[in-house]
Amino acid sequence: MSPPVLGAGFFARDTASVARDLLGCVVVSSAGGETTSGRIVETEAYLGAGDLGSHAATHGITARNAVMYGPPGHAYVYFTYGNHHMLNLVAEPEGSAGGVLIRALEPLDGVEVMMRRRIQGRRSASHLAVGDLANGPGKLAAALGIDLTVNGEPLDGSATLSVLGREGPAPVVASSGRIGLSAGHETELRFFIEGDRHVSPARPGLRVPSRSNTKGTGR
DNA sequence: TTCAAGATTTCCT
DNA sequence: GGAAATCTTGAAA
Repeated sequence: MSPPVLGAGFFARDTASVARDLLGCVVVSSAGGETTSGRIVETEAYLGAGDLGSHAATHGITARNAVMYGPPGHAYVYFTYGNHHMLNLVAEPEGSAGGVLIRALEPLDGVEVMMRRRIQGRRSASHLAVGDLANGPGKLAAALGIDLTVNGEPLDGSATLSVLGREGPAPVVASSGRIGLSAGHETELRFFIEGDRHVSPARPGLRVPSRSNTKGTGR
C-alpha cells in the first residue's frame, strides 16, 4: 500500500488547487541519511506577479525566485530572519510563478531524529512536545533537516525530498488569510485541515513590527 | 558597495 | 506579552 510519489503533473496546476490538495499528503526527507516524514496539515499558496507578499511579485525573475518560475515539482527553500528555513513546493507550469509554503506537519516517521535536530540546532533543550515539533514553517524545515542545499532539488524521490499522495479520504479543508505577511494577507490562500491539532496556532492580533532597535547600533 | 527589510521562533520579564 | 537573534536577498547610491 505504498502511496504514489506525486509527480510534476500534480504540481503543474494553479497554485491554490495544489495547496489545497497537498493537505493530507506526506513529505519525506532523507537529509543526512536519516528518513523523516510528516503529514501536511497546513499550507499557503504564493502566486507570481500580482501577489504582493510573494517573492515573485514586483521584482521580476531574480536568482532567488527563479525556482518559482521553473518547472513544477521542485523544492524552493528560503532562508529568513537569520534563523529559519522555509520549505516551498513549486507549482504551476514552467514559466509561471507559483509556490506552496508548507506551514505545518504532523510528524510521522523519524520523530526522534526530528526532535534531536530541533534541540541540537538551537539553544536550550527545554520541553519539546511532538505537537510542537513541526507546527510552523521554520520548525518543520529544521525538523526535516532542510537547508539551502535542498533549494531547487526535484521532488521525485531522486534527491532529498519527495511527496507521497494521500491515502485516505479527503480531509476537511478550511481556508483563511495568510499569516505573517506585511502585505497580501487579505487573500484567502491559506489552507489547513480543520480541527487538526498540529495546525499552527492562530494569531489573534496581527504581528506588530517590533523593530524598535533600528537606531543606535544599527540593528 | 551599502543599507534596509523579511513568508519566524525563541527566550525573558 | 514583548524583544532579541541572525543571514540572505533586493534595491538604491
